[in-house]
Amino acid sequence: MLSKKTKYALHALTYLGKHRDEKTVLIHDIAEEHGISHKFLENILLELKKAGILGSKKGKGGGYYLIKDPKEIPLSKVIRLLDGPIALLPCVSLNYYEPCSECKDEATCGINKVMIQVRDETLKILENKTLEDILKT
Amino acid sequence: MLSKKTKYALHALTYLGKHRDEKTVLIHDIAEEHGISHKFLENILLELKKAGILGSKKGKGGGYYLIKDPKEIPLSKVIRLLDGPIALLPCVSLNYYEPCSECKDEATCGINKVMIQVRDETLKILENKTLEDILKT
DNA sequence: ATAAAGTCTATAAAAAAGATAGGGTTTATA
DNA sequence: TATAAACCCTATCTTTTTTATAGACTTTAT
Repeated sequence: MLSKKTKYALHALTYLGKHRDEKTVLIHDIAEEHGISHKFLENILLELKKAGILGSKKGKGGGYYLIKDPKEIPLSKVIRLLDGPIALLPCVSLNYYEPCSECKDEATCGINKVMIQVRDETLKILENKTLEDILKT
Repeated sequence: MLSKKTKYALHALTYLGKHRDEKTVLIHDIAEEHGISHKFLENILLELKKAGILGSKKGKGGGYYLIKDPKEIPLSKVIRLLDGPIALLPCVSLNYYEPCSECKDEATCGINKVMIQVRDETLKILENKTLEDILKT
């Protein structure tokens, strides 16, 4: 399951996507719309900004805005950013690889082999579903 | 990512699959083979037994054995049993449904719609990969 | 100047995961 | 029939992760 962080990020991105006609959107408005803690959401938006997905304007009249085209924001990117690996095991993660201590030899481990296949097929899905898909339904 | 419980379960099932010529296998042997806590593994095997995947024999000379054909044990079953939902959000889970508090109306929520699609495609993968796939590699 | 709004870091609280403990029950066998 | 081996069951403790909060700082419009 996705963490609340990722879930909130998706809601925020959706909100921002729906308000692209406005120059900026307040954290406060997004938080209120979904009943999310303002401060918690703040950290999330900051991460999205650092990842180059959002832009912001400081000071009075400021706020956040989408910096990318919704179809250029795949679910895989949002999930990796807030939740970490998409792979089911550390030993098959492309971005967060770590060996599994209980596995004697990765090269001959059937679990490893199958999980690589699962990872590749899962990535196909999550790289092709984007914020645009969420917005257009 | 899968929890250690699920990971250990997969290793145990693999071990049992490889030793199907023997009548029973000791928890101890599986735990030792993978450097897993005996007691922790005990709980896991018990769950697999209750789910009808393993059988056991008590008393001296007892142990565990696979009760199902490896190709009848999909990853989805093992994951659901030890980790819970496969869906990315509670509001799209088939087996563990719960509404999302921050979502005002599921019927019009784009996130919900997309996550249903992700769930269905993910299930296709996890229901078709089985213990047999792990054993044969 | 002032107030509004994002930035940043630290810490606290809650929940979940991981691990351990120990007594109970069953069964082969000497 | 006593004993040791092995699974069964439940409770509890510890650690880690997640979720949430706090507060001081910076920027900017008016």
